[in-house]
Order: sequence, then structure tokens, then C-alpha cells
Amino acid sequence: MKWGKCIDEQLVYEILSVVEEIPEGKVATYGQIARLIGRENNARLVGRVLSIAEYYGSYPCQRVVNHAGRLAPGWKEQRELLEAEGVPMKDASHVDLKNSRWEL
DNA sequence: ATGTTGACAGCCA
DNA sequence: CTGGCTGCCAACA
Repeated sequence: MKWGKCIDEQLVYEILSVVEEIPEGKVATYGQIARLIGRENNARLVGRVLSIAEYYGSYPCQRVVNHAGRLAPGWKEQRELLEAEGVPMKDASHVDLKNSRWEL
């Protein structure tokens, strides 16, 4: 593909570095990660990076959801990955943030 | 340079 | 948490 420098690798490493620290059975929101890397108002960028994160290595990007607890659209496999870790699911497309939110 | 789009967040009802 | 509206930033046409 053409992904060689469509996104700053520096940003990719910062985000993946945080994603890598999410404990099993817990999930984090994009805004939460955005804040940890110093891009609080740039949560959308986190999503864009995670969408191509698989090309930069293996990271638990399945533990990252939006503020409503909804999983990534267009990625059916994510639900099963979370269930395998013991993450409580509210339904087929939402996690129970009430009990799986990653508290720092 | 201008306008759309998106793995989003925050505020309000 | 759900649904609607607005705000932000970077990638893309």
C-alpha cells in the first residue's frame, strides 16, 4: 500500500505506547488516550492511527473504544477479542464501560 | 487553498 | 447510556 508516511510515526509510537499499557479486561476511550499523549482535542487522530496500527506491529487496539463504549465500526472481530479477555459486553457492539473502564 | 470525511469528545435533553 | 448538535484536527479529493 502507500502507507509509508501518511501519518507521523512519532505520533503512532506515542499512541501505541499508551495502548500497550491498557491492562487485560479493561478498555480505554480515544479521548483518554489523546489526553495521555498530549493531544486532548485530537481524539479522532487516535482512531486514525489505530486503524493502521496493525501495520506498525501487534497492539491491543481492541481495548480502545469511543466515549459511548461502542466498538470500532467495520471491525467485526473486535467483539470476540474483548470477550476472550473477559471484558463485559453490554451487547454485540457495546462494552460495559461501567465495569471495564481503565482507571488510571 | 477550499471543502468533505472520519475507529471522536463534550454538552444538553 | 442513548440520541442530537457543535467543535477539533489531520488526511484526502
